[in-house]
Amino acid sequence: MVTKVLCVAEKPSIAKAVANHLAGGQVQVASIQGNLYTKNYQFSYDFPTWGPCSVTMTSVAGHLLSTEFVAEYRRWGSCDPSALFEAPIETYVEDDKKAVAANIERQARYHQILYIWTDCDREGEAIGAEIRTVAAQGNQLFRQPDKTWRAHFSNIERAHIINAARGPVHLDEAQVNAVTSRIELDLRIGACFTRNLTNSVKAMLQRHAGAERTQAISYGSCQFPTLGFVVERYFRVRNFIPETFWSVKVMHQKDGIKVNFNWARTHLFDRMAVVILFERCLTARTARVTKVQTKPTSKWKPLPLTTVELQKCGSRFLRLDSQRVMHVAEQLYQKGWISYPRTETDKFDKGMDLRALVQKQTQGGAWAPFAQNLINRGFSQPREGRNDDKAHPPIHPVNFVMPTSLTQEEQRVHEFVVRRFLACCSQDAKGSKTEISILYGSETFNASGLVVLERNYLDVYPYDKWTSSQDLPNFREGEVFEPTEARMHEGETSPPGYLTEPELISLMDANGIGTDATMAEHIAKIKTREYAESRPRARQTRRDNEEEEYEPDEAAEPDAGGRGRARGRSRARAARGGRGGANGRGGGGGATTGVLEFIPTTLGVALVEGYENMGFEISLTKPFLRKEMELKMKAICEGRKTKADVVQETIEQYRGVYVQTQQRLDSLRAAVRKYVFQEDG
DNA sequence: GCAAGGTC
Repeated sequence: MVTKVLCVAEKPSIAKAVANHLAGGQVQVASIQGNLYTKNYQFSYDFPTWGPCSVTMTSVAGHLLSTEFVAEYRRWGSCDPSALFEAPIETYVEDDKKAVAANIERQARYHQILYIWTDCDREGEAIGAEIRTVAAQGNQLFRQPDKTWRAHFSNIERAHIINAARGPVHLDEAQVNAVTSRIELDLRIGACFTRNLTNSVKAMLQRHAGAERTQAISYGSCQFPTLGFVVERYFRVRNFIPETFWSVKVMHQKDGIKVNFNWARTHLFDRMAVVILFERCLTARTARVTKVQTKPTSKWKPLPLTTVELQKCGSRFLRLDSQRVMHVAEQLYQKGWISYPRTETDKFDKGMDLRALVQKQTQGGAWAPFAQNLINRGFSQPREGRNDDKAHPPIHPVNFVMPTSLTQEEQRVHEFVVRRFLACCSQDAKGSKTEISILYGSETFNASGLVVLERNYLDVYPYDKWTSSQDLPNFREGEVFEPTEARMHEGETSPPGYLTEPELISLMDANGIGTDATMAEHIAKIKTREYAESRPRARQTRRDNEEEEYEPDEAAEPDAGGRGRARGRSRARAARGGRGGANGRGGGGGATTGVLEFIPTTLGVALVEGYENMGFEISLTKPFLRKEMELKMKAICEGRKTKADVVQETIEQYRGVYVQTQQRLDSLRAAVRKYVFQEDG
């Protein structure tokens, strides 16, 4: 008698792909009752471990079980919020998951082996355990430890999947425990602090505004640090004090070309020092060329596309906020045009046939000739980033679709994904860079020029800019000349801008706030909770000596006109919120760049400052607590801690914080009065 | 009416 194996994937797409690979064409598909997306695939397969088997492959759609407080604690008034630290909780199947759970429960009765094919990450491991729980409800057999197995795979290439099918392993209970700990802690802490915060502040707001605030004032380990980033930058902008600086500017005209030399010291904040150095230049009268160097340079093609990068690029180049980009990408994925859009991986698996994917893009679209050229001769293996989530490849096009059959927004996101992928498979751009240094008095000044020789990937990836500068005249080392113009320049540092969406995403990513799948939701949440607002950033013109920034082509957009305030900061400096750059004068125009910037509401500011002023050692509005949780989960995974340890010690920690927030509630109330009610003192 | 994490 053949063994019957029930395979369950984390999502329908994986079930379909795996079934097709294993079945080799001989597969029967059946719909399940009550769910449009989940299918059961039937086929035969000879697993080395179990011999010839009759296989049913199906899927869930993410987590199958939900966790909640038992009924008596669900009503807000039913208990003191702090009771939620220890209130009993239960796991159950949510209504919209019932059909999928019933399918697994029923199928379990007819099978002897449960083979889990969820993503190979922590959440996938936990989802696998949930599937096992539900299967065991249908068939007691699955309470036995050796009846449930798990496939290990990191992509859905045929050979890889077939290889995975040969080596089933056990579920990693440590990873499962790490996730169930997180779920329990997020629930208890989130619910407790949210109810308490709402009780403490809502009545105050209503008394003042007279209006009903129907919304809770929520606390969450991701949403609060997200708000914290926005507020921190807001204060840095508001508290910014401009500083005057001085510099020396040197221009020399030769062969009809004006060359601006940049002072090696950039600028100094001491006027007298600059006066002295400037006078030495004038006294010297002539400058001597100390270096003329021309060397090849290149601009690297981009890394394979991750979710975080897609969201950042969406904000910068496509004028779509992160939630919108993800929604559109999700649709493109479901229609089968692009690969799974939630991935942290920025390197392609060696075994992937990338040329075949490029080939598909030769069928049409503006990029078709470029793709054809890659096939003919230009193909180059993509660069490899350092991230691999072991669950999904970088985002890439999987099939050709005529752009005209897509909606406007889909076209923009799809075009970006295709162009990014083709850029990854191209050669770096090549150029020649000339650097000239002069010694003028005691000071060194530099000028550089770039000639782009081969555009390569740039031809398909207009989101990157790399253009030849004006040709430099010929200088020779040792040459002496009297500069055409030398003058002292006075400037002022300018404040950093408000936090933009790409910057916020970078900060969340760097600090482990949220995951690729949830970051956009956390950003949306601080908006719906009315903690922050976003608006398109006013357009600002670029400062002369601004380093290269990679901006979308804005040529088609109306110019702000005039001498708008210098953009004044490189992206990197802006992210650090460091000292601003040189500042010209004049206001920004009315036009916008489209990139969203975030400004906290008065409530958002009050919440952050109110909690900050409570003076806890570890701040609720900074990312450290979330980082700590991440470390604790890791400790569980590595067997250094148990779930019970982690849950207990974390709850004790927050219980302490809770008691203190109660004692120092005045701080929060004062902040609300100060910012929301705009009262003095 | 609460969280964050999956996913359709």
